[in-house]
Amino acid sequence: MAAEKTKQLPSVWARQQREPDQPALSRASIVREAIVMLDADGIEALSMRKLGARLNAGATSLYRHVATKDELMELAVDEIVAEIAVPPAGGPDWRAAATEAAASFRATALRHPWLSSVLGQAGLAYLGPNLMSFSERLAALFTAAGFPEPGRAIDTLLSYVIGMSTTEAAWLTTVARSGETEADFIARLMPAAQQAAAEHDHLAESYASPPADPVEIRDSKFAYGLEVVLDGLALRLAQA
Amino acid sequence: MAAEKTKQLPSVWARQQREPDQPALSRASIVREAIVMLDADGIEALSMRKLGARLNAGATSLYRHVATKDELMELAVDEIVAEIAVPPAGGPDWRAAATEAAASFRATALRHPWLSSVLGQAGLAYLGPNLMSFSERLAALFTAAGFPEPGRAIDTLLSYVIGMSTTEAAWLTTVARSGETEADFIARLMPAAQQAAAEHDHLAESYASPPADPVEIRDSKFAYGLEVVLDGLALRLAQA
DNA sequence: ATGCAGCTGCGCACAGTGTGCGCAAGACCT
DNA sequence: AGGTCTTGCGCACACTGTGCGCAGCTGCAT
Repeated sequence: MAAEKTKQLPSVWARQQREPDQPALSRASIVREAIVMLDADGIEALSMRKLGARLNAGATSLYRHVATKDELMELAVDEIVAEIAVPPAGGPDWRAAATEAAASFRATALRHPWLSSVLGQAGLAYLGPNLMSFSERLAALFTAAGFPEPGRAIDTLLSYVIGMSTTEAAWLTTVARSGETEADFIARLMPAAQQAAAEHDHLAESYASPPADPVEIRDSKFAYGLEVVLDGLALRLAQA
Repeated sequence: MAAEKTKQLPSVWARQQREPDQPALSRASIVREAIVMLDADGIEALSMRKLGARLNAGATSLYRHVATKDELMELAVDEIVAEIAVPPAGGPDWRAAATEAAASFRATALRHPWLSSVLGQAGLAYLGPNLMSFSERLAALFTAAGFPEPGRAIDTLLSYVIGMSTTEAAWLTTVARSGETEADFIARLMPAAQQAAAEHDHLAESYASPPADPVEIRDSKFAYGLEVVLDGLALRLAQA
C-alpha cells in the first residue's frame, strides 16, 4: 500500500518514459480543458480537483501554471473572446459590419453560457490580449464609420448585446439544468407564470398568446433590439 | 462544558422568556439580513453559517424557512427589485418616464452590486411578485405610450440597461475589492492598460486622454447610450 | 388536566471546495 | 559531477451547502 502510494518501484522497467509530444501540463492545456468542462457541465461543475483529474494530474499541480482559479477563469474568458469575429474596418456598410459583430458575440455567448456568469462578476476589466484586439477592431470599425465618439457608440452597442446575451444564456442554462427541451420546460412553467401574472393585466395578455418556436422568438427579439440600437447610432452619425 | 452545550439549566430562573416581538427566525428576517450581508461584503462572503450566526441561529436552522441557498438568492433578488421605481403609465412624456425607470434600475443595481452576478447566472426567470409587478408597470407604460409591440421595446431597453449596469457593477466590485479609491485604482491600472494597448492604435489613443472624474464619465456614458436606445424606440413609435 | 401532534432550532456529519506548504524527482546548465 | 530550477503531488486547513435525527416549545383535542 505504501509502495502504491510512493509509486516508485525499484525496477526501471516499470517506470515508463514520458511522452515528449504530450506536454503533460501547461497553461494552455489547462485552459483548454477547463473550457471543455465549462461548456459541458456549466460553471459550478468546474473544480480544480476535477480539472486535475481530467488532465491526469493532482488538483494542486495546476497551481504551478495558474495562480488561482479566478486567474484561470480570466484566461478562459480571453480564450473564448478570440472566437468573436469582428469584420475589418473601412467596409462600405458599417451597419452590416456591426450587425455581424453583434451576432458573433451573441453566438459565442450562447455557445459558452458560463461566459455571462463570469462577465457578471468581473466585467470586461480583463486586459487579456484577445479582448484587447477585439476592442481594437471594434474601435477601428466605428472610427472608420465616422463616429465622432466611437467609444460611446461601442459601449452602447456592447451593453445591449451583453445584456441580451446574458439574459438568454441564463435562460438557456436554467432550461439545460432542468433536463427538458426548451418547449417542454416552457410548457411546464406556463401555469405558474400565468398564475403569477393573473393580477397584472398586461402581463396576463402577453402570456395568453400561444407558444411559438422559442429559438425563432429569441432570434427575432435580438434582431429587433439590435436594429433599434443601430438606428439610434445612425442618428448620431448623421448629426456628425 | 457539557452543561454549556445543552444550555438547559435545571433552574427555571436561568431560562429567560422569549421576546414575543422578536420573531426569532422568519423568512422575511432571513432575507433581510442576507441582503445586508450581500451589500456589505459581496456575494462570495455570504454563507449560510455566517448568516445564521448573524441571526443568533445555527446555519441549518435557516433551512426551516428557506429550501436552499439558491432559493434565498431568488427571494433576495425579488426583494431588491421592489426598490426599482417605474413611473405610472399614461403620463404625457413616455421618454421621461422610461428614462426615470432606467435610471432607477441602474441606481438599484449599483446600490446592490451582487444583483448583477445573480442575474448573470439566473436571469429574469424568477416569477417573484415584485418582479412581476415591475414588468407589469413597464408593460403598462409602453402600452400607454402607443408601442405596437411593447414587449420588444421593453426587452430592448432592459437589455441595454442590464448590460450597462452589469458592467458597471462588476467594475465597481473589482474596485471595491482592491480597497482603493476608484481614482487610485485606475491610476495603478493605467500602465498595464497602456502597455496592453500599445500594439493597438485606436485603443492607445483612447487611453492617452487624461483621467477625468470616473463617476461623471459613467453617468454620461449611461445617459448617452440610453438616449441612443430611446431614439431608436421613438423611431419605431413614430412609424406605428 | 393530559396527551398528542406539529413546528422550530440545533448539533453532527458528509462530501465536497480552493489553496498553502514541503518534499521528491527529473531537466538542464555549468 | 554537481548544483539549481522546474514540475508534480500528497497532505492539511479552513471552509462550504445541506440531509438527518433529536430536543423542546406551542396549541389543539380529549
